[in-house]
Amino acid sequence: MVAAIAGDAETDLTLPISDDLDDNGFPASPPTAPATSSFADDFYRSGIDWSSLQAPPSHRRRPADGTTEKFCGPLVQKNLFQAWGIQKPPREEAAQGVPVGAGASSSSPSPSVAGSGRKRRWGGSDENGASRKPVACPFYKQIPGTPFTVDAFRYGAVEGCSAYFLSHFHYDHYGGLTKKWCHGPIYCTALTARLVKMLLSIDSAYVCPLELDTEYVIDGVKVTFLEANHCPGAALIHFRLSDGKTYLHTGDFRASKSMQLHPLLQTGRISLLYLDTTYCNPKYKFPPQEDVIDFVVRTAQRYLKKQPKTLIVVGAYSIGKENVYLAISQALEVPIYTDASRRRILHSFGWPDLSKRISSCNQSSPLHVLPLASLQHENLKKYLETLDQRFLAVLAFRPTGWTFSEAAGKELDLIKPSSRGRVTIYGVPYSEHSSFSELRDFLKFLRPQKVIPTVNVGNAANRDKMQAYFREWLKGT
DNA sequence: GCGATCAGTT
DNA sequence: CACAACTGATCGC
Repeated sequence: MVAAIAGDAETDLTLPISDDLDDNGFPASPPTAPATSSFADDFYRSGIDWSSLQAPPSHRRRPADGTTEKFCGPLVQKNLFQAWGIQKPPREEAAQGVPVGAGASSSSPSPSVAGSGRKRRWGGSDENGASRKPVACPFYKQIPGTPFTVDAFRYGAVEGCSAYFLSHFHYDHYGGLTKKWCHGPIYCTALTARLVKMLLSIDSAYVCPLELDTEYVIDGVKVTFLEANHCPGAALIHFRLSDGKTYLHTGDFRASKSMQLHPLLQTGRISLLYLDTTYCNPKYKFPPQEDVIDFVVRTAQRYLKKQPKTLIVVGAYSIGKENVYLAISQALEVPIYTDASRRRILHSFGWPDLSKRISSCNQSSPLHVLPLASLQHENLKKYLETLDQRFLAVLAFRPTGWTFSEAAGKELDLIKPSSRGRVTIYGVPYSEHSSFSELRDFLKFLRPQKVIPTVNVGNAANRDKMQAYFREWLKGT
């Protein structure tokens, strides 16, 4: 049924219901039938040529062995664009060493192509006995018609990539970045840039911070970061190519009405949308963040009234969810205690309203921020004991993206905490990704010509399902 | 020791 | 149980 929505009626059988995807998530065997327009087929077809989609800039250095450019063939973009049904290919390669508009060009090192002699070829092509096959950069992390990748640091030097974008500082996006990084400039927001330097020890010469809502020209492409409403420093990335095509990469984001007001999303048409599809399933419903924050604050106040010596704990990953504990801090007029490493991170944001509330004394504040993983009954009980009678009970909140109970998505007051002795833990549906309906509203507003999901793409059935939703939402476009 | 990859955790 | 986002163990060099 999914395939039918996806396009031509006769395509169903030709779908490689591929359980055997290759390293890139492409079906491993070629389709046996003529062209179709199913999403899985699109994946397959684009997988054929994507590696050579962008000829590397001519000035790129090559290994000294004089190897000829293996992938500088014709502009395969052409095939690609046709495969995706996006009109015509750009007339010519726009990838030249145009300096960054912000004047950061001088500090941008030119990428040093993997010349270490290590094999780093495209995953599928394993010449003789490649026991260790390197994983190729999946096509959905590469931006066609540009020498750009987004959140692609775990693939070594990506062929043809001269600028690596990092949408935000979460592990599953920066993974692969180490202090040995030498493959090219990393473009990200200033806040993310600080974290990259501070926590990953990346050579500053490679880190290129860009301001939000400011247009830069990078390798001939106009690039603008927009607020993503995800975690601190997270950006949507808007690309405007010289041929007029505009692409939007959402990184991770939570779509909202106010996001729709951005001038870059109000005018023109997005040809390609790289979409954070984390919760692209109708089972994912959750309230606005403000409602959840309101609930958390009210609950904290209620517990404190009953037991003034209650310790409020909020769980968090490295970055994200700050507004939950900031709101408690403001409402209760108490500082925020957290350990030294998180304090360092939070201060690096450069947010005065947050910084001024951070305390390094665990006894002086009834509001503590702990790693999400540590919010377990046993753990919190022990934690309470270490605080030596200063507190007599723990009220903990774990802000999770997904909601198991239908109730929590609809009516916050129906949320039942888990209590053991003096420890109470609430799971609250505070999400920094879009809900299903938010994704739907965003797509109906944006009406992109093509959507590439970037999350949950590992399985073909899932991809087709998501594509079916997109078709439905964009019907009549 | 370092990084890449896998397994495990909430 | 789910999910994102880790965290730790193991392997190879």
